[in-house]
Amino acid sequence: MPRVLKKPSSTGCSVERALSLIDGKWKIVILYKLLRGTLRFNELRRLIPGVTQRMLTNQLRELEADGLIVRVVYAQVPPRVEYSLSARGESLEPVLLALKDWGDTNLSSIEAQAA
Amino acid sequence: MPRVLKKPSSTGCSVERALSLIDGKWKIVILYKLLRGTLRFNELRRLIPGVTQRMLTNQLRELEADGLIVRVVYAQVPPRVEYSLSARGESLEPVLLALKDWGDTNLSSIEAQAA
DNA sequence: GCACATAGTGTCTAAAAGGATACCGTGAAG
DNA sequence: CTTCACGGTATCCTTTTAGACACTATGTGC
Repeated sequence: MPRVLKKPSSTGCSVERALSLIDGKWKIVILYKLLRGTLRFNELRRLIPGVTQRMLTNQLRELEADGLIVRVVYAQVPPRVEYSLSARGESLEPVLLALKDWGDTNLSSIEAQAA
Repeated sequence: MPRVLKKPSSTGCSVERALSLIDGKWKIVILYKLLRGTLRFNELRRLIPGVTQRMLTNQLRELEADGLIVRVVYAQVPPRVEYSLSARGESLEPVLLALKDWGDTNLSSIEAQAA
């Protein structure tokens, strides 16, 4: 997406502002994958084909800054970093599931039409 | 958002592909406003402060191309163009409402935290 | 001594998104 | 005669996004 200026806050309706938090090519997918539980950095990378290391890092940092996910670093070698949904992230579950349901039932016909 | 190349189709999961259809700074807001019924171009413009004429036109065209909204032109002067949700657009209602609910209950605390 | 795995960071660049501004035709109103 | 409303277009320019690629540290295994 476009991307909304960081925290314009007072502008727009709640839908618009909610969007700014999950805006980014990979954020929703990341949140969706984390619905099923904690994942490590490279596990996420493997689950989301196409994402680059840099983008994954960026998106995870933004999600963390917005309080939607939790990042836990274990002081080990090799490093171990685990990502999981925060309570707030989990509260997005209805949105994520609604989106997936919609995709599952509508995408095939839409893509067929576009072809 | 970034914006996904037009119809890469076979890539990514259903969530990811569903996202590409509602990607764009204003699309979800437009769909949300149309949930309540048909609106004319300038009505939408007034309901969505901050959108420019060009962007509104672009987003409406893309939504139409993806079969989510219907555009009806009346041959009158001054012109009258009405936009409404297609059946497919209406099927997004659960997603839109889930997003709004989430925003209403979570945005204030998130924005307070960010401040 | 070499490569490997983890979880990154840095830089550079291309492409896309989106904003600003000006302009268009028509008919009715003043 | 001028202006207004409507629903756009056209052009230009800036910002944002995100992809490629190289590089890092550390400890372990071969």
